[in-house]
Amino acid sequence: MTHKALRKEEIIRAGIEVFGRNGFQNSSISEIAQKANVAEGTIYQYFKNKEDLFFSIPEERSKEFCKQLDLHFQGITGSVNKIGKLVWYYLYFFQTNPDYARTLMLEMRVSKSFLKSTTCGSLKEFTDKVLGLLQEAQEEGVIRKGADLYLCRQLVLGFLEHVVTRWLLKEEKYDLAADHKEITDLIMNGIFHVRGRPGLVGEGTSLS
Amino acid sequence: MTHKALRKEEIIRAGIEVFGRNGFQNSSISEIAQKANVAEGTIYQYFKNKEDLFFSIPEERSKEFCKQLDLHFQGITGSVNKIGKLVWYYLYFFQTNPDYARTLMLEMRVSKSFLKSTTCGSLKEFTDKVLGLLQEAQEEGVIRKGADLYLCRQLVLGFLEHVVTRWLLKEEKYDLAADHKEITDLIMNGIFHVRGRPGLVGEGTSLS
Amino acid sequence: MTHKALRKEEIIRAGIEVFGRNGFQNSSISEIAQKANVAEGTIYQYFKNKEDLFFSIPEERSKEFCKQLDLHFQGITGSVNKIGKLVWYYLYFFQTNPDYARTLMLEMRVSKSFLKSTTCGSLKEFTDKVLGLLQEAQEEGVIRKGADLYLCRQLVLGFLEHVVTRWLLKEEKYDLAADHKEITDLIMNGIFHVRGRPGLVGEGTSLS
Amino acid sequence: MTHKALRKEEIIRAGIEVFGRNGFQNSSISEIAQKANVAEGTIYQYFKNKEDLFFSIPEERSKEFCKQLDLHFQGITGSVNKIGKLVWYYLYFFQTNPDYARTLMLEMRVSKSFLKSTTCGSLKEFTDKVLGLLQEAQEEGVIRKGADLYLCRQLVLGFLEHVVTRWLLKEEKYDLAADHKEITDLIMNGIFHVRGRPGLVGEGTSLS
DNA sequence: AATGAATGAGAATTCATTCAT
DNA sequence: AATGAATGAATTCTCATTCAT
Repeated sequence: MTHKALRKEEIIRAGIEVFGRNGFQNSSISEIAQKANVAEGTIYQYFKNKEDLFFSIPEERSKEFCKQLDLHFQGITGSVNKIGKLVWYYLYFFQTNPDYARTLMLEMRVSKSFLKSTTCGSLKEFTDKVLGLLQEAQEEGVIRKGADLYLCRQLVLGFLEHVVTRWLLKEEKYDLAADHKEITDLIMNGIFHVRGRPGLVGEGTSLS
Repeated sequence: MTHKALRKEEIIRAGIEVFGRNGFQNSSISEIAQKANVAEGTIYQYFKNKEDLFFSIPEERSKEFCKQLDLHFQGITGSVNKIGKLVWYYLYFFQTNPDYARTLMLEMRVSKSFLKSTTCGSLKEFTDKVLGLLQEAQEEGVIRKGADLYLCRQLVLGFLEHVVTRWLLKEEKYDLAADHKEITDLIMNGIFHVRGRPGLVGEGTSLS
Repeated sequence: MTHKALRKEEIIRAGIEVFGRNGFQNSSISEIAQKANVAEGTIYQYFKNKEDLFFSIPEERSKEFCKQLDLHFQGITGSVNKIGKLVWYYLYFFQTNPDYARTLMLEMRVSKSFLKSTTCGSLKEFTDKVLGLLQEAQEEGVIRKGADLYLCRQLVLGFLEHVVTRWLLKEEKYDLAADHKEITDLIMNGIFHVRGRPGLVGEGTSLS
Repeated sequence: MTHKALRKEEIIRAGIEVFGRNGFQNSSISEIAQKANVAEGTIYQYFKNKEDLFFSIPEERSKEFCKQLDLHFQGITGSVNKIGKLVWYYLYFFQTNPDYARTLMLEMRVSKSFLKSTTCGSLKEFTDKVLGLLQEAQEEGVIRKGADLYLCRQLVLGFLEHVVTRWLLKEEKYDLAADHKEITDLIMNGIFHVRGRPGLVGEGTSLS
């Protein structure tokens, strides 16, 4: 069992590398097998088919992501601080896992069949965590009562995914996590930074 | 020339439909040719290859998008109102062009080769417009001096793209534009709606 | 059209040869393509898949068989004589078309999927002809009223198919048509040749 | 040894089932191993390879067939009656062993490599028995002197095999043994039932 | 004797692109 | 300009068989 599990991980590792570099369509099982030091047929002992291997990738990584994120949350109090931490770790994680980042951001995130796959559920742990954080913030009074937390989450995730995606498309040439503070600030306060006009904040911009 | 232009448009229209339904990889030139009522070989008279046809799609549509957006801006003053309009029209446009939405959001937006293609530039008109709008807002004092407008734009586009993408992946079952006001509100003010504590807004959340 | 039809026939001819030598499973499209002097892909312009090509084989040959059989029937009167002719031509035809014989006798004849295929119907012309001949014989009084003509046909076809099949399995080493007279005799009179005991014939052996 | 023999029988039983349902090519060792409750590798302790297992199937069954047939012959005198019995038991046996029937009739019977296999000999006991029966009939005067008994046997076996094969291809929907009397009658007397014209019987139809 | 993980050869099929007509 | 027949490269997946344990 340990042996089988190791083999499986080895294949997934090879998959992350190859899929991350060439994308799903342009990756061949034969190349992955080579990287994993197994015969092509062996891959089919561990995975039903190419897609099954592809979709197995996030399972392991997203678990690891959540585990590490929890560790980083240790000792931090206040939802605002946690959100800041989340932003930083999110960017840091994908910066240090660029192969996985490419697979997740450029392929799975926009794939209908991935959404239908059971493996997609492994990402839910993370998005659930984000929602929980926003609820916590709401309970703390940081987010106003009545705000649609699902939309808030879309803001957070959409922004972060976009930042990571741009970085990937720009050949990962700059420091992805550099702007984490400003990003957090924008998430919290929006683009509308008008000081000294409290009446407008959260009210005056309603476009009704 | 009119004849050629018409033919080309006809092929692009067929391309939007087929690519939008099946994606780039699962679409065949033969099917597109059939939909366009031309022979397969004819397509190669108008486009260098399959990718060229694919990347030609946004050109026309994004021009149309910008033109219509400008019309909708007519008579509106104030960058805040314009941003609200932008959000609404963005959602409305993709709701009414789902085939194009799928192609742009689920494929081109995450494609490195699209980024490199000249055709990608046709989208720049729109992102430039957004940046211009944000500059206008900054000049109006709506956005604080010193804010990174590029990051602001990433917030806006990332949020909007995410909202559209979710809608596409969820089989386009609900009204995409329904939440446009709340989305605009979140863009402007962020998730951090603390009232009556003006000092904190835009300052207190800095996570330094 | 003439060109396409010629190509198709050429491919079928190659198919008869290759399938006949190696059987369906052990024949490869690549070998057939080579024999037909076309690229592998070309075969898929004329046939949906390997099975489609395989099942297309009898169509042409069985038509030819029936046509020739009709010619051989010309000028012959009396169903008994025609049955004799049928037996001879059946054996003669398969002796001179051994590739086709192998395909038909050793593969198609015992294939459920062939039975379901539309192409199987092309053989029906022949079996219908046999049934018609038996009806003619019945009307002439040669076959007794009340005999089950379908069973009679099974006797005829089963016997003939068996004789051809044995010949094929024995490497086609002897003259297949040599025994045609005796075979016809057995079909007509059965194995029960008791002379001078008319009472027994057709009656005494009934096992009721 | 008893243990080994049991194991072997168990594997053969699984083989009959799986081969009978899917045919040789579409059956996998893995499925047979599963049905037999052994590991894949174990099969290779008892059989040289897949084909060896396949060809081992008739050995057991045909022995059983002959044994039972002998029992059914007990107390019956007269070759005519025995032939009737043979026909009935043949049909009855395959009706009650459809998996084996499919394997034998649709695959082995038309396989050159089976003919070459040593296992094919196990069927010879039966065909020898049929020949013996025909000799007995000839000695009794039931079959005329000079008749080619090998050809007679081909009539008998070809007819019976054809009847069983049709039944298999027609999804085994009707009672296979129902027509056994009429079949025997046709075997004995042929299709040529002319009564009261003794001179013609066995003579007049000779097509010389 | 039994296992079952690993192997790797082998083949059908698709489809973008070309080019002679 | 338009056609569409021909091409052929490229890749997934299956599965009988082996062999170390």
